[in-house]
Amino acid sequence: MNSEIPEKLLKPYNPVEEENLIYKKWEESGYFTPENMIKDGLTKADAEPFTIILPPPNVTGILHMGHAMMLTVQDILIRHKRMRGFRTLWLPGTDHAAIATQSKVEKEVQKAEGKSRHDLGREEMLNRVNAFAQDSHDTIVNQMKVMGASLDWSREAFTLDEKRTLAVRTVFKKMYDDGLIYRSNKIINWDPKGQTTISDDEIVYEARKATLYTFKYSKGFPIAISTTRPETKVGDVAVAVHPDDERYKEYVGKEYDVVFCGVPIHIKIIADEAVEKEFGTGALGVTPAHSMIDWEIADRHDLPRPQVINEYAKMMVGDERLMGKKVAEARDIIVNWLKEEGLVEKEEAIDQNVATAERTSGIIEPLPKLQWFIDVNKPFTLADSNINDIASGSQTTLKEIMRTTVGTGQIDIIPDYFSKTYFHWIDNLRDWCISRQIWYGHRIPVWYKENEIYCGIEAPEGAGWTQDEDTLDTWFSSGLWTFSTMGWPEQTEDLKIYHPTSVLETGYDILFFWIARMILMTGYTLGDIPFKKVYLHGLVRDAQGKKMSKSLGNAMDPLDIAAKYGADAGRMALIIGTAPGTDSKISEEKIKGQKHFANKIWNITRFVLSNFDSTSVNAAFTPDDTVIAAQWHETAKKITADIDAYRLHVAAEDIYQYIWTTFADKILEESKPLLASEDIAVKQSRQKLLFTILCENLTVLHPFMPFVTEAIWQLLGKDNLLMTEVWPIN
RNA sequence: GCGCGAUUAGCUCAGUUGGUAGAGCGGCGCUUUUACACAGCGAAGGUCGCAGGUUCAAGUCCUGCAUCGCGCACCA
Repeated sequence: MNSEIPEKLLKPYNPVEEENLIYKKWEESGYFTPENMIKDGLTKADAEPFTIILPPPNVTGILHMGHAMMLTVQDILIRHKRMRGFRTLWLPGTDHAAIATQSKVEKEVQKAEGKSRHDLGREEMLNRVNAFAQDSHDTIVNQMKVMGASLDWSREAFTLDEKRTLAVRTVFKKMYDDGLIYRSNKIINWDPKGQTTISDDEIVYEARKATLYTFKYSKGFPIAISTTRPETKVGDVAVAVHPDDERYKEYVGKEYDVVFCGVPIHIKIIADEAVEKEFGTGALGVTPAHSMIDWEIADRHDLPRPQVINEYAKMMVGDERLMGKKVAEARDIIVNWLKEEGLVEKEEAIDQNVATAERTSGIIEPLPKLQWFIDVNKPFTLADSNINDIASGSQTTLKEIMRTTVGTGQIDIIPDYFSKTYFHWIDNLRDWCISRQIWYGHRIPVWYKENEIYCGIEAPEGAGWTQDEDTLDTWFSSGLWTFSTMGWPEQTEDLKIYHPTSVLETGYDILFFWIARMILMTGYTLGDIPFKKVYLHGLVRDAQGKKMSKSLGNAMDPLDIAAKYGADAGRMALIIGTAPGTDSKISEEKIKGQKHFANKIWNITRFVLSNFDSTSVNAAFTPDDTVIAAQWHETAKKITADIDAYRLHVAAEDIYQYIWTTFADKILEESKPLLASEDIAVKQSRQKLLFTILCENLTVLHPFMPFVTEAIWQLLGKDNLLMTEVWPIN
């Protein structure tokens, strides 16, 4: 008697029909929550934990293929470990993404209603942003489910919810009390378009053509200087030359009063090592208020720092020619004036990198402002340390924590060459400016009253206190993510069991933004590492290798892919042929190929079932079949080892190859005569072999293609979920 | 300027510790044989960027070069 073939199996596999139902089934089982696995005896109570915290997607809209990549890689790791018997937690959440979200809503409001955020006011603007964030959140959660992500939704967190706010304020206060957070009036990166400061890492350099002008401030001035920004020269206080420069030695120490395009300026000639003799005339007009390097020179020489450009990138000095003009206009005006005066000596076209803001593309205007910073070099005492080479109670710095945890191998980055990039970044790291002049985000927990300052978790008692208007850089709260999600500062069970987490999986593009900040924050707050391993995936590009973007019209929506080919196909296509840390290209053709693969397994199942007799389960394997079973186990072992070593692309290809080339093309074909054999022993052995290999193939493929494998598993009449089936290799 | 990565079949890319090259897609020919045409079978297609070196043996290690891409710094 052959088994009855389920009706569904007689038709080609239809992913759309299956996937939603299967996800619901998983979700209703409760087994995304590790405690439920333990309760039902599917995971041992003392099993080793395996934890991944989901990099929280920004609530700025919808997920893209990069997110699909992240979800796929993590879900593979998670499902594999769950089946291997680990106490497996994958914790979901979303990120408020401060500037990104607010500027998105601001644009929408501006477009739809012609109103700015100031027209709406802080409260109304925040209502709008929150509503948008909620919408985004719902869309994103739905997308993650469509992708098959086996996330523990009972633990979902948001970077701006109540618990995370407590964590943020607690850390801020601790750092403030330790003197690591300070407020200072110094030069920062100002984004005139976004009307906020940004950190060094939020700057994107764009190559542009510029004109380098060489001129003297006035007729009688002894030294010519070169600049691409003549309009800033009204803020000059010095001309710096290299100490060894013979050409200018005689002038060092002298001071001059000149009137530059109507603005009186006082110039001192100074010698400083930072000046390159070879560049331009070898003399640098020092504008302390509007250039990072000049600010530092001013520090060394105790120079004044007059601000001449305001927050709107407009001139704030001069007569009617300059006052109130945009910097670009002012530049033309000054160049014309220089020419009229006959002061220009040279004009040359050069390539220049212009600093722009990542989110708004506005041109950055360095200017001095009273802001909050984290000191990355200041020594402090780390009371309790689990960090290798930093003893409890010893002095350390945030930079040292970041360097040591990776340097000692306590945190392992895959691929390892990214460690070099990481160290290089740390070496160049300056204090982190954490305050932002936007409304959406964690408000700085500092209150002022006349000359008093109060930093606390709650507002101070008494009347007359006003809270700092600014909010925190979104990466401040993201930095706490591995432990804030687990309920810190409360000493929760979750923290004891699941922290430090096992793997942090994300794109290499946020190595500095996020990974480094998590290491910094966790090291400082818990004296521990946030994760043991960092797995970096590459960027997903289109078939031509272009970055996917809405404006280019080449963006793929994971939802569309799932609707057209099935989420399984999309997942598999993202993994195969993609080495960690390397950008990959994805095309519909590639995804289509994987849809065919899902159908192939479906058809294999039809064949196996139609030739299966349940009495064969007790049959003994013939010597031939024993060999085939053993060969499969060798393959399964290799696949397991590859997953353990994070070579997911190799593992995916191997299981694909085995199922199609070995199992279907070879073993199944060779089985046809054997299944028709008169020899019952041979026939039954083969029936059992095919059924066994099919089941184990499904198990091993499940982390990669969870839906089709689970769908088939249910058709095989199994009484458990494939999701909780035990992995065939130990 | 400092650093990193890439260069393998027409296209997109794999290739863990060095042992005489692989996949997907595309193209070609044949096959409608009852698991599957979302298929099967077969053939074609590569001096693994270039030049040296180490080794019995190198796509895999070392040196140099070229081209492309990226990061950081500079950007007066």
